[in-house]
Amino acid sequence: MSDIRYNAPEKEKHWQKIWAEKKLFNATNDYSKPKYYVLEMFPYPSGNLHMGHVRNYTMGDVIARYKRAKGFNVLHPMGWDAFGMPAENAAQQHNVHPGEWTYQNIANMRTQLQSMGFSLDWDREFATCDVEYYGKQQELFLEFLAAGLVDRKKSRVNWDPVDNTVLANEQVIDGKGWRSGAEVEQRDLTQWFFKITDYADELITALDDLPGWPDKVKLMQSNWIGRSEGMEVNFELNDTPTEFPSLKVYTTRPDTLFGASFMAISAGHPLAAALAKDNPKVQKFINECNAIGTTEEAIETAEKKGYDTGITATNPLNPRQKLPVYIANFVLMGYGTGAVFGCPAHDQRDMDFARKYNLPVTVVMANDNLDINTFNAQSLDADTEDGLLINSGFMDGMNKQQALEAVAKKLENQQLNGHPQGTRKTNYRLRDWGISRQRYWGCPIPVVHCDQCGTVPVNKADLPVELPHDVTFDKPGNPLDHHPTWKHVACPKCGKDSTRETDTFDTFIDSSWYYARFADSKSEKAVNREAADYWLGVDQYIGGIEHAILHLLYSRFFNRAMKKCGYTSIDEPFTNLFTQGMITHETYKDQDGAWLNPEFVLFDSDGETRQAKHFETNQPVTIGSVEKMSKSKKNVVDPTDFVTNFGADTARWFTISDSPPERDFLWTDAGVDGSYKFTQRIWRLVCENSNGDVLDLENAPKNLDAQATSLRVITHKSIKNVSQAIENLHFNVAIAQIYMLTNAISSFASKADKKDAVAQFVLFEALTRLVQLFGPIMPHLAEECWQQLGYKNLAAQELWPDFEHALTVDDTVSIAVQINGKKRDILTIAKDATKDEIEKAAFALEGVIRNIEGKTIVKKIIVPGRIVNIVVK
RNA sequence: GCGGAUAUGGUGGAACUGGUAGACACGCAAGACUUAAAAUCUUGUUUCCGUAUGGAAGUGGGGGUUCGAUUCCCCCUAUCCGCACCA
Repeated sequence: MSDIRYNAPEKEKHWQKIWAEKKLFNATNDYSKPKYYVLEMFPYPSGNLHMGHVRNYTMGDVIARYKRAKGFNVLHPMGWDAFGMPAENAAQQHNVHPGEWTYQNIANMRTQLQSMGFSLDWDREFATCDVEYYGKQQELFLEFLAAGLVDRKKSRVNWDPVDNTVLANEQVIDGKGWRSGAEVEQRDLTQWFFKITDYADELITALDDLPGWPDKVKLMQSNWIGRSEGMEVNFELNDTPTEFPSLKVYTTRPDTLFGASFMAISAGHPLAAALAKDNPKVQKFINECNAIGTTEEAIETAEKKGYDTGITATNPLNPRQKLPVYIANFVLMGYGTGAVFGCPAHDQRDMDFARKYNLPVTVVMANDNLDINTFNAQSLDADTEDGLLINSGFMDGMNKQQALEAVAKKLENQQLNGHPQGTRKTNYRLRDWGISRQRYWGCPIPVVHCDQCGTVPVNKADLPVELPHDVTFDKPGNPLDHHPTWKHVACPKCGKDSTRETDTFDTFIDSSWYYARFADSKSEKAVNREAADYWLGVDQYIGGIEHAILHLLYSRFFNRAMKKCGYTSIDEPFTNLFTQGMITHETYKDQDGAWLNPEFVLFDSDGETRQAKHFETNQPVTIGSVEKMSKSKKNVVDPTDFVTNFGADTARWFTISDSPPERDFLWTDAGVDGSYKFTQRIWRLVCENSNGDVLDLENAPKNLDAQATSLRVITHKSIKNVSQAIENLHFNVAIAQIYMLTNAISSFASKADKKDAVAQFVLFEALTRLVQLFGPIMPHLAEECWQQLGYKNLAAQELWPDFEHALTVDDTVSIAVQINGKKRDILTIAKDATKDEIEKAAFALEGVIRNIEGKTIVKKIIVPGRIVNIVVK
C-alpha cells in the first residue's frame, strides 16, 4: 500500500482556495458572541518570510483554529510593521524608492504567509506605512499633545559628521559611522518625547494585574522602570565657578555617607560644561567620554576614567572632609542628577575607581564576613552585604534601615543656602520616550514651526500630513529636510510662512497601537471605540522575547494614553502574553572560512564522527556551532522552498513539534524528514481504514472487548490531553499525545477484524478524533482526511469534540515501592485502596521481600496513589 | 558592567502541587518485505557490571534540606537574550 501518497503542495493550494472563497476566517463584529483575539507580533516586511515567522504564526494559528472550533468569534489579523531604516538603506543602495521596496516586499510576504495556510482575516490587513494608518497616528499624537502627554527637550544622539545624519546605535561600529567610517560625535538635538515617566509608577504597579504574562517579562519590565527610594543630597562646593555653589547628587545609600571619598559627575553635567569653557583639557576629557557612545552597555563596560577638577565638595555629615570632584565616564547624565558620591568600600564601581586613583577606602558597615583589618588596605572587591554601621558618628551601631531613616531626618533638617540639604526622592531608571527620528521613511510629526507662534500643531482637518513621494537619497541628511517644497507651509495659527517639522516618529509608535486598529481597521477614527471595547484586550499575544521590554512597555503606555484621550476603555492591551524561542540551525564554513548555506552541505556519517563536504565542489566543510538562523551566517532555511518541497503542514508540524515553544528550536533535516513521514503515515492510515461511511459517534456500542475499550480510552484521553496542552500552549506535548493516538490506531487496525461493527465504530471514532486533534496544526491534511472519512462539511468548520469523562479515569494505579528511596518494585492496585491495603500488598511484593530480608524496618511512608517508601536498617 | 533566562540519553525533549527519570520523536542496531534500493512494518536502544534473575551510577559542577530532589535553598561554570535611534 506504499503507493498511497499525499501530495501536500497540490492539496494545500486547493484547500487554501476553498477557505479563502468562503471567507472562513473573517471575524465578524457581532458583539453578541463570545470573542477571542489572538495576535502575533506583526512582521517587518524585509522581503522574505523566515522560519522564525513560521513558528510564531503557527503557534497563533493553532490557537485561533482551536478557539474557533470551541465556538468563539475569533479575531486573528495580520499587518505590516512597514516603516523603518532598512527601506532607506535599500533606497540608497539600489536606487529604489522606500515605498516601492516596502510594498513589493509586502506583496511577496503576503503570498508566502498565505501559502502557510494561516487562518487570518485578510480583510483587516494594513501596513503602518499606509497613509490611512499613519494619518490616524498623527491624530492620536495631536490628542496626546493636547492632553499634556508630549514634551520637547534636548537629547543626545550619535552624529555622523560626514553623512550629516543621526546614526542608530547599530550603525555605530567601533565608534565610527558604518557607511562613512567617520568618527561619531555626540550631539544634543531638541526632540519630541512622550512622557512615559509620568506613568512609571503605574506601569510597575499594574504588572501585578497581569497574571497572564510570564514572570520573567514582568520582572524585566520592573527592573527596566527601576523604581528606587533614595535622597537628593546637596553638597557645598569649594573653589568652584560662581554659578555652581553646590552639587546635587541622587543616592539610594545616604547611610554610607561617612564612607564617601570622592564625588563624580557625568561628562554631560552642566558643571563639566562650565569647566570646559576655559579649560581645553577638560573639554578633551569630555570628548573622550562622549566617544564611548550613547548606549548604557558601552558606558558601563568601558574602563573607568576620571578627571580631577580640583574642586572639592564638603561632606554634609562631616564638614571637615573635603571630597575631590571628578568628571567620570561611568556616571550617566540621564539618571538621577548626573552626579554621585563615591563610597568605595560598599560599591564595586566606586571601588574600581578609588583603586585606580588612589582614593581612601573607609568601611562604614560591618558584618561577620568582613575582616576590617585586611579590607581597607588590599581589597579590590567592595562589600555589598548589609550589616551594622561603624565609623559613622551618630549612626554607629544602627542597622541599614535605622541609619537610612536617621540620615534622612538629619539632612532634611540641615540647611544649605536656605534649603534643606537633603530631600527624600523616589527615582526611576525609566527615561522619557524619545520619539523623533531624523529620517524619511516614517510617520511625519504633525507640527509646524512658526517664527511668531512657535511650535504649532497641524489642524486636525489638515491631516494626514503625507510623506512626499518625490525624494532623493543622493544627498547626506534627511530627505524631508532638503525637499524643495514639502516643508514650506502656512502657520496653522497666524497663516504666515513657516516650516514643517521634518522629523518622523520612532517606528515603535507604529507598533504601539496596531492591535487596537485591528478591531476596525477601516474606521474613520484612529480607533473605533465600540469595536475596541468588544475585541480588546488581546486574549493571546505571541512574539519574541527580544520585545520583552521596549515594544511591550511602549504599548502599555500608549494604551493608557489612548484611554486618557477616550479611545479605549482598558489599561492593559495584552491580557495574555507568550514569548516564543528562536529558530536555530547548525552553521557551516567552507575551507576559506566563508559561511555556507546548508543546502550546499552533504553529510557523511561514517561510524562515529559526522563529516560534511560541499555539495558541488566536494571540498570539506567545517561544521560549526548551533546559532540563531540569520542571513549573515547563512544558516537559514527558506520557507518558500520548503513549502514547495514538503508542504506547509510539515513546516507547521515540525516547528512546534519537539521543543517547548518558549525555548529555542533546533532545525534539523532529520526532524523535517520525521515530520514529513508522519504526514504520509496519517494519510495512509486514514485511507486504509475508511470506506466513506460516516458513523453516528453519539451512539457508542456497549460490550466492547479489551482492545476496543483500550482504543476508546486512548482516544478520549487524547481529546482531553490535547485540549489541555493547546490551552496551555504546550504544543510539543499535544503532538506527543497525537503520536501516541496514531500508534494506538495503527496497532489496533493491524489486529482488528474490520468487519466487526464494534471495531468499525471505535476505529472510525479514533480516526475522526485524530483528524480533529491535529487539525489546528496541519489544517490542510485535516481537510483531506476529513473528506476521505466521508464528512461533507469542512474540518475547519467542525466543532471541537468533547471527551467521555468515564473513559479518561483509570480504576487502578501503579505506584512505585521504594526501599530506602530506591525503587524495588511496582504495585498495581485499585485507585481507592486504603493505606492498610497498600501496605499489605506492598509487603507481599517479591522485590520488597527480597530487599528487607534480615533488616529492621525503621519507618514506612505510604502516600496512597503516589508512593510507598520503606526505610530499613 | 547591569538585567533576564537556559543546562536531562547519541539528538530534540517529557515528568501535575517534591513521589516510578528518560513519555513522544529523531538517530542507530537487528529482523521482515524486495533481485536490489527507497518506502513500509516488527523488535531493541541512558551508561557501566552480569549469560541471566539482578545490581551500581545517573538530570551542567559542588554543597545543603528531606523517608524521598530534574523539582526547594546556597555557591560555581558554560551558553544565549536585552540594555532605550535595529525591528
